[in-house]
Amino acid sequence: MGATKTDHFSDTQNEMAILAKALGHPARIAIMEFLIKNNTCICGDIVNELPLAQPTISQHLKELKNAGLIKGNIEGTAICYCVNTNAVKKIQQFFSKFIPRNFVKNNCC
Amino acid sequence: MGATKTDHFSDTQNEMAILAKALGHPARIAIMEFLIKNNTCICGDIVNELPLAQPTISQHLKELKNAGLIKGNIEGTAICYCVNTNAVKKIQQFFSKFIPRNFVKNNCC
DNA sequence: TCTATTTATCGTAATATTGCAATATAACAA
DNA sequence: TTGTTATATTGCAATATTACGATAAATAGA
Repeated sequence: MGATKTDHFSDTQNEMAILAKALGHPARIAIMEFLIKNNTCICGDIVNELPLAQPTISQHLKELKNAGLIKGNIEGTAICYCVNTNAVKKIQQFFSKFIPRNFVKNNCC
Repeated sequence: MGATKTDHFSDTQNEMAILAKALGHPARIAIMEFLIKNNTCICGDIVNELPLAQPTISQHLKELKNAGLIKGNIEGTAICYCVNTNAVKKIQQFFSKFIPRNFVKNNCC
């Protein structure tokens, strides 16, 4: 117990849950916003921007990378992290279709 | 330590993180999909649909409700849970604007 | 080589999540 | 009132997350 029962759900459900979970922390939302805004992206910049210690941010970056939301490239001393636009598109598409156009609000709520 | 430092982030960042976190579990994605599909919605139906015990689903419903993604109404013996379309719209809007139209992929990744 | 600089990893404490059995609560029906 | 049904709550064990100090690793420059 304590571990998510991923094997009982569909691939899409699991995939979206992984992406949503990765974005389920304000720091990681902030990191994504920062990476998108300042199209270039080195970890140090983010450390100066956010109220968290460097190891904590490094950990958040790792989680975003594991979820596939960002990609990283070694650039000499620094690492260049970039947004994976495909993953963001997946989220956009999923939620744009989440509630069908012909959906009618139920009278019970 | 161990608690999220919400007070250092913007309202929008925290709000989106709460919504994303609530959707960061395949069971809760499945519950939302079920509620949308079968516009009517009683907890028991979901228990039959998902591979989880009744208390576990009750707990997931509570979390979705806390995040504002669903609303609940007492209906005699049963409870009627419905999707909060406004919350879903917030997610849709947030992610539709997440990457600006003029965004150019960086050459470093 | 030595020394900054930058990012990652380790170790650890505090807290949160996941899942379920057992039990409680609430409403209806007989 | 008693039984039945439906959902919630409690309590607990297993696991995951969050955060950071200390330290490691890797590169660049003197």
